This record gives sequence, C-alpha cells and structure tokens, in this order.
Amino acid sequence: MFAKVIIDQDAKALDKEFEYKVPDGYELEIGMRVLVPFGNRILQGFVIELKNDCEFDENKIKNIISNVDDFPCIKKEMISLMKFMAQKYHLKLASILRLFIPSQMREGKVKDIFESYYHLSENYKDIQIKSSAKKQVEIIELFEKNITKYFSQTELKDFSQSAIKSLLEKGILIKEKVKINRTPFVISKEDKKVTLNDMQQNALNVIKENKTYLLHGVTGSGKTEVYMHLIARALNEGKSAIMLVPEISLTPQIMSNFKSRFGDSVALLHSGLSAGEKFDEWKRLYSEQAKIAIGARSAIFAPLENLGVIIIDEEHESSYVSESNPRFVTCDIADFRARYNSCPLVLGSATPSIDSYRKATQGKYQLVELPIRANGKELPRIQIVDMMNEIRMGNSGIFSNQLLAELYNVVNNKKQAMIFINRRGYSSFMRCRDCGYIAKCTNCDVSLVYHKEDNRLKCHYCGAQFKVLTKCPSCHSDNIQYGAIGTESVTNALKEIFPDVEILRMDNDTTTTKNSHQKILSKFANSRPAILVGTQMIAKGHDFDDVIIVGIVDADQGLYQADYRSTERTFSLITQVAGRAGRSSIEGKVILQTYSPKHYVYKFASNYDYKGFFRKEENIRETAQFPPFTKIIRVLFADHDENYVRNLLKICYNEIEKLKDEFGEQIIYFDAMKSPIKRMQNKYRYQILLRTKLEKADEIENRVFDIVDKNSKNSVFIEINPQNMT
DNA sequence: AGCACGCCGACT
DNA sequence: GTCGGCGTGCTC
Repeated sequence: MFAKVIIDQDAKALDKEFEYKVPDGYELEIGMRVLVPFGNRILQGFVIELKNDCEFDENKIKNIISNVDDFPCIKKEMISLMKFMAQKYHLKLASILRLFIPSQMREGKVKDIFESYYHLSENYKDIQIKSSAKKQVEIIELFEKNITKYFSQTELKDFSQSAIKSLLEKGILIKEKVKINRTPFVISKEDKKVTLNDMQQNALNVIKENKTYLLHGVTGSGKTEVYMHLIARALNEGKSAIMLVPEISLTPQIMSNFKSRFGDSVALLHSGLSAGEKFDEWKRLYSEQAKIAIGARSAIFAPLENLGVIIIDEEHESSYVSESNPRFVTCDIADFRARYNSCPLVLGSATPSIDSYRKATQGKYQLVELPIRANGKELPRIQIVDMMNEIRMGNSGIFSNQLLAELYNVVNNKKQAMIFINRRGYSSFMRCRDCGYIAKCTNCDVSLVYHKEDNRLKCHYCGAQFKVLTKCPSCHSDNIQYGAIGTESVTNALKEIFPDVEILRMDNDTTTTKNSHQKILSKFANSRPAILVGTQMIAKGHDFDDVIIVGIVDADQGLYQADYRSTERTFSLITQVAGRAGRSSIEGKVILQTYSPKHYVYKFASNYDYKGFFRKEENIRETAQFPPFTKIIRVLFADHDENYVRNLLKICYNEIEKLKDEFGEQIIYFDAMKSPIKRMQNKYRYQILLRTKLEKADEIENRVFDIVDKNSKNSVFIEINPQNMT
C-alpha cells in the first residue's frame, strides 16, 4: 500500500503530493496525520490518498513512520474541498488543510483534559472489608445511594485519599479517566416557542432543495426563527447544520437563543474562545456530539458530515471575505459544501449584496421574501435633514436643529438615543462646505482619497493623482473641509450640550479589552436618559426598548469612500441602524443628516425601498463598468525588501501587459502603481490592477495566476473584486 | 522550510 | 592550501 502525503509546511516548494510506502499490516486511513522521513529530518504530513501502485521510483520511496492521531482529522469531503480551494484560489495545500483543524492541534499544546471519576465495581459486594474501616463503609454507602453516578475527585474531597486508595486496591472502587469538555459558557434564556407566520412558514416550505436561496427579509421579519426551524428540520432528518454570522462576539443574544433552543447540540466557534475551548468544540462536532456549528466565517470548515442545511446570515457583510492569507470567499466554500452534501444553502439579509440579488434576478439563486415585520409594526420613519440648509440658516455645528430638538425630547422624557457615525477605514475625502461638492476621479467616478503624507488626492482604482482643492471648482468657495467627523468629537460635543446625561462611546478605540463591548452596552442599558455614540459596531443586534431616536450624523462619510461598493454599504448601514429605533411600543424615529440630500441612496433608504435601490445601483455599475458587470483583479506585491518587490512587479507587469494584446478589449483597465498604503507591517506594497469584461474574465484570471506563480516564491497575493483597496 | 552541495574570497 | 560566505536545488 502507498500513500499520497501533503507535508505540513507552508512553503511553495513543498506544495505538492509526496508518495510514501505504508508498511505491511499498518492500519492507516485517509485524512490521518502522519510522521514521515523527509530529506534528513522527520516532518508531519496529511494522508490524502491510499493506493496500491506508486508513481514514484519504488527504489527511492520511504516508509511512513507512524500516525499522529488515532483518527483521521481531515474528513473525506474536506480533501475534495482542499482541491477545489487550491484550484480556485491558488493556495498552498498545507495552508488549506490547516484551516480545517484547530490551530492548537498543530502546535500540540492543547490536549484533551481528563478528570478522574470513581464508581463501584460490579462485584464489590463479594469483597470483604474490615468493619473497623468506617470511612470506607461510608464511601460505599454514598455510592450505593447513587448507584448509577460517577463521582469526581472534587465530589469526594470530604474523604481522605488513603480511604479511597485502599478501596481501589481492593477492587471495590474503579477509577476512570473521563474527557472533560471545555464547552464555553453561554447564558441561556428561557426559550420562547414561536409559531411561524405565513411568510415564514412559506419560506420554510420552499427552502428544501439542493440549491442556493436568497432569503430577503426586512429587519424584524423573523429570519432567525426561520433559521431555527431549518436547523431543527435538519436535525430531525438525522443531519447536521452550519450557521454563519458575521461577528459572533457582537451578537451574544443570538448565541444564547440557539443554545437554549438546541442545548448541547450547538458548538460555537469564534475568536473569543480560548485555545482549549476551540479544540473541544471542534472535537464535539467531529464526534457528532454536537451537530450544529455556529460561528464566524471559519466555521464553514466545521468537521461535520451529512449536512442538512448551511445558513449564512447577513450575507452582504464584508467579513465573509478573508482579507489575509489564506484568502477565500466564504460563500464559495459554502456552495461547495452544500452541493457536496446535496443540501440547501441559505443566504439571508435585509439588504442583500448587489451581487447576490443580481444572481437572484438571473435565476442563479432562488429568491425567498419576508416583506413584513413579524410583529406587524411599521419600520421607524427616516427623516432626511439637509445639512447644507442648516449651514445656510447659520448652524454650522455637527448636529442639525431637528436632531437637537429630538435629543432634548429624549433627555426630558428619560429615554435613550443612539448616534451613529458612518466611518470606515482611515481615509478622508475633500468636500466643499458651501455647496457640498466632492472631489471625484475623472476616470472612475469614485471619490478621491486625501493622502496626508504627500498632500495629494488619489484614486484607489486607477492611481490617478490630483492636486488638493483650495477652491471649490463648482461654486468657487474656499471653505473646503477635509478629514472626517469621528466618534470622539461627537461625544465631546454632546457632553457639552448635555453635561448631566450619560454619554457613552463605542468604537475601535474604546473596545480594545475583552469585555469592553458588554460593559459599555450594559451601562447604556441601565441608564436613562442616555446617548450611545458609535460606529458600525452599534448597528447590529442590540435591541434597547427605550431607544426612540437614532441619529446618523454624517451619512456621507461612508458614501464617499473610494470604493465602488460604498453606496451599497451605506444603504445597508442606514437600514440596519434604523432597525435600532422603536423596538418598543413607542414609535421610533431616525434623523439622517447629509450634505447631499439628493443622492439616490437616501431616497431609497428612507423609503426602505431595496428593490428600487437595487435597480438604480445595478444600472450605475453597468454604466461605470464595475462588478458584477466586470471583474477587478488586484495583484498585491508586499515584501520587506523594496528593490525585490519593485523588480518582481516589473517582471509581472511586463508579462501581464502582453495579455492586453491577446485579449484586447476584454481588458478595460490595466496599470501598476504603489498600493494606496505604501508600507504596512514594514512591508513595501505595490499593486497591479486589472479590470476585465466578464466573457473571458476567468481565463484572464488564470493567466495572471500563472504569471505570478511562475515568477514569485512568495510575497504576491491576488484578490478578485477586493473588499477594500488598502 | 531546512539542509547539502558547490563555487568564490580572505585567513590561521 | 582550507574555512566559510550564501546562491541553487532537492526533499517521496
């Protein structure tokens, strides 16, 4: 017998299958980790195939030394998935396999922990003890009272070690080591059984086939309840389920809901777990003690077999795309696994990505809609406030008069408000304070980004550079604003206006420690009146009944990012933030402040008109030749050695340039430039950007991959339709 | 990744 | 002469 082995080393030169001989009579399974002789050392590898013949020179072949675990840690499906990912993303086989097992297993640090348990032996009555051994008799009586119970060391701490020891020696007691699960603690609430409304029931009935469903449900339409029923159905059929959520640490209440509904069948996989907890949850899934995996994107690799459903909640979220190595798109993986297991894949969202919704309109996904809220309540009214008008009326502050009036009302009635700041990333745009003009790229129709270090405006899609604005080209005013309003300045401004009110701030800076999220939120929950200021973080899943006002201070900040998806993101954020208002009986209201009140995104968002927005945005993407009508290929070069990257860039550039002659008009755009952030983690960064038409996009992509693979050992990453351009 | 092999300069 | 620099190539 021979085995194909992937060596567990993250090196390009080792990124292939090596063949070894399995010694006669040695029990080995596909997916097992093994130790193999490699050169003059011993390395760990994964068996991915067993066969009777060998392709390698049989005189040079070496024997497998041993297996590392007594079970195959990579299941069969995952070996197919590995091949799929290697082909699609050009990732190294070993780095893919590492995604499938908990990292602790590789480092070998975390082992199963055991606790000693004691129970009576079957024939304990036949064994004599002296009547003088009072303690021993006491112990036996205790065990006889709970005849089926196993007692742990701690439960027997009242008895001396010597008494227990002599009972063990006589064979009356038996000591057993039992594996302990470090199952993470989740506060579980009373589970409310909910009956589905007609829409939800319909969704449940429709979603059953081996295909992809786009579940488009307005905020509060009860998508989660549909998910729960889908999972319950899978369990009833003896199958398992995976549910992905964008950032699990931000949605603790969803977790506790699932825990209380499904109990120990749920395994949670997220970044907040300790190494040991992760390992134990993984093992519970592997051994089918738990059949539901819930977690952030990496939970898509859960070691479950016989999947009955895969759910991706908030499918539009960018966190489903892995931005650092190994780069992968969660939805691709989910699709692979759903098809492999012949089960439905459900993508749920109140504001689907343009890409997904377009697939639904094309029939690639089946659209399922939940158009009304489960509680029958209206969505809060969104009022657009024109900040240009405020300036004309002499108010040049952060807050409009309407928002201030509403905040006074909140404070006087001891209610709560949330102020949301739509800030993303580091960059800032330039805007005329008088007429609202925004500097945009003349080629790409995306906003230019101000770069402080060389005092220029740059386009992140074509690299074009422009002088900073000193005078507005539209109204000739010299009142130019750059930089962006942050949470800090808003918080300080509020503290001045409302010195006696609890003003809380939640953003990246204030949530660095582990429980800081929870601390801020519980403080907010217990204060009346109170105002919570924050970034996207406050947009998700925090329901406070007394929040009657949500203010969006500068909605445009997210809109004018140099990113073709910025409008889509803004729409989805407004929708999400608006969902925070008016959860209770009191009607909520949203005040949306903007300097461009006529922008179509506000019209559609304030009417909760997703479809209208989709049609408009689809149109714009088509005209501007952006995805999903084209494909953007970004080749990023990053290395400590600047000369090395520049050289590599030049070689690849020249070869890719030849593709231009070959593919002609298929390539809409092609250029090389310094990356918008020139240096990151001390690595110099350059990039080549391509935009191609769809017809030959896959072919061009493969050719670019080939060129890069051929010329570089490392330091080069290729991204398709990157989420951001830093 | 790590290690051997090998081909050049400067040293007891 | 030979010790040691690190470029190149190989590992089933």
